[in-house]
Amino acid sequence: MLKLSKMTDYAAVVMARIAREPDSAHAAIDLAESVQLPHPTVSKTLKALVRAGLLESRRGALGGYRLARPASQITASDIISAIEGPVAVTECSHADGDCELVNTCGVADNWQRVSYAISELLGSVTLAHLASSAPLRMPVQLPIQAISLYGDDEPPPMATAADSTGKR
Amino acid sequence: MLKLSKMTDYAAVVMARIAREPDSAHAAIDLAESVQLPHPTVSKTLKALVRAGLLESRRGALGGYRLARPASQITASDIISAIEGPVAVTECSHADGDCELVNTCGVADNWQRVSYAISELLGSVTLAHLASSAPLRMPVQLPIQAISLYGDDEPPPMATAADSTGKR
DNA sequence: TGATACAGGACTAAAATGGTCCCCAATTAA
DNA sequence: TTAATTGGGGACCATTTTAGTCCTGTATCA
Ligand code: FES
Ligand code: FES
Repeated sequence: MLKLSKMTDYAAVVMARIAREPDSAHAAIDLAESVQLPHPTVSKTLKALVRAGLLESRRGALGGYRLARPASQITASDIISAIEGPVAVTECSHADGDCELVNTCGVADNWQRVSYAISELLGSVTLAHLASSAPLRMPVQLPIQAISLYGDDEPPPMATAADSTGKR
Repeated sequence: MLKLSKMTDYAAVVMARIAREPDSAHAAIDLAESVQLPHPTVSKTLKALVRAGLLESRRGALGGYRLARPASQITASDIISAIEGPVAVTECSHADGDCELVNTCGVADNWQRVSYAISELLGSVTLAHLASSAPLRMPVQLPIQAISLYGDDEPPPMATAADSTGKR
């Protein structure tokens, strides 16, 4: 399902909550209640967000959490990364040469591009967008032309069999 | 990491293998070898792909798997869906009203749009693209302008240093 | 000083994932 | 007809991930 974990989901929800009232500090327990989730869980999520630098925290009475920077400068990608690590669609997309199939699959390159495109897409959605109650307006153009792919009318490139003769 | 499961990864690799030689049937065991993966696992993956209608199979001697339709008509989204179910970023993106937080989070709507955008993106990448040894060419424009995201009063994502607005 | 509220991490239970195996059904060749 | 080949469908298990709880410590402020 290509879906993000619940924790990430929570993170988004909580961040949005905070973003809607950015000028006051929010205690974990208050957030938990307003979001209808167990306190410990929310707390855990908040800690992760602090560690990722998306939130600032303050202890003690009057303490709580607040955004580390304006909601318009926090992206969906940031939030996701904070909880589940960098956005990458496949293992090999890591580009860290971990995958041992690199030689046999030949899909890595293109997957990586797709991954990048998604990453860009997520990077173009800000917390301000997410938090806004109004649905995101359209249309818009994403900074994706820089990515890859090609026109839809163009015939498929296909490496063809000629390519399979020599295994790289 | 927003990543797909290994099985999906395998699926893509195997599909690409088949796509490169679309005119002959490929036995599971041969594919397994050429891809350097355990036979049972590959076999399992193939079965799933058949069930999803992306491959056709034939039993008996001379049997094997082949594409159910041209590689240019099979999308990354198809492959992912075949293995992990429909592409959806969050639970609530399902739009099936399962999530109980709908009332408290208010993020659902916009997440859903993001989800849709990703889905479109993946739908625009075909197996032919993936299988091609040459990196996808650029530039291209994805059919994403139709999607959504922000309007005109909102500052373009991070591009500007104008932290300002934040929220209206 | 004492109440508040975050920090960090250990820990558990439950679920998803990856992977194997076995037996059956279909197809073809001898 | 029979034998060999090849996929179909599941059951099954081991391992890892995930979600969630809890406890102990530390900073802040009235
Ligand atoms: S599966 Fe890792 S490089 Fe292709
Ligand atoms: S978390 Fe499900 S609707 Fe927002």
